[in-house]
Amino acid sequence: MNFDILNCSAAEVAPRLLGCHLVRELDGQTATVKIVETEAYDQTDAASHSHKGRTPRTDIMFGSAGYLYVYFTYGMHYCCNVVVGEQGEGAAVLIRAVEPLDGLELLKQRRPLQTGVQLTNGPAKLCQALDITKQMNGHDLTEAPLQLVLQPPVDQADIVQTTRIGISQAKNVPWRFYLRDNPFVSKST
DNA sequence: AGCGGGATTTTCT
DNA sequence: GAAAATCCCGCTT
Repeated sequence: MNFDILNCSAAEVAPRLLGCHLVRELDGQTATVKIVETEAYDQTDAASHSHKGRTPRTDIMFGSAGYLYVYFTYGMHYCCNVVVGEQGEGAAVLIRAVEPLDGLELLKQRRPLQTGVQLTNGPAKLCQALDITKQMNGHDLTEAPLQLVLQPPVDQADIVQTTRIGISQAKNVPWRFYLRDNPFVSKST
C-alpha cells in the first residue's frame, strides 16, 4: 500500500480520500465502507484542535501520517480523522460521512435504531457504526482491525468543495469536500 | 420542514 | 467554568 499521498497538505489529501475505502474487522466479520465526505484541518487553521499547539489530546495529530486521530466531543460522541502531512505538522482530515459497501449487518448491530443513510451520514454516526472509540486513537491504518485502502482519485467533476460544518472559527475556509449527488453526504448545499 | 434543547466528558482558559 | 469538528427527540409552524 502506497501512503505517500498522505504526506501532502490536509487541503490536498482531503479530496484525494474521497472514494477510498475503510475496512473494519469486528467480531470475526468484515465491513467495507467508502469515504464520501471529508474536511481538512491544519495548525494554521483556527478551527483545528492543533491550532494552539501540541497538547496531550492532539499528540497523535502531530505524529506520522497514516494514523487515526479519534477525539471525544459534546460529551457523547467520537469523531475520527486520518493524520496527514509531515511529522510535527499537526494536520488531519476529518471523515464526515461514509457509504456502506459490504458488511451492512455489522454496522446495523451498532446502530439498531437507525436505517438507510442514517447509519453513517455523519462523523459521530460512522464512528458508532464502525465501533471507533478512544481505544482506536493512534491506530495504524495499515493494520487490522481497521485499514485505509486507497482507490484511484475520483474525477474532479464529481467533487464538490465548500465550507465546513459545525465549527465557529474560520467558517469561510472552503475545506470541506464531498462526492456530488451521493446520498450519504451529511448535508448537501 | 424547521427550530430548540438535552445529553455528558475532555480540554483548555 | 465554559465551550466543543454532534446527534436525536419533541414541539411548533
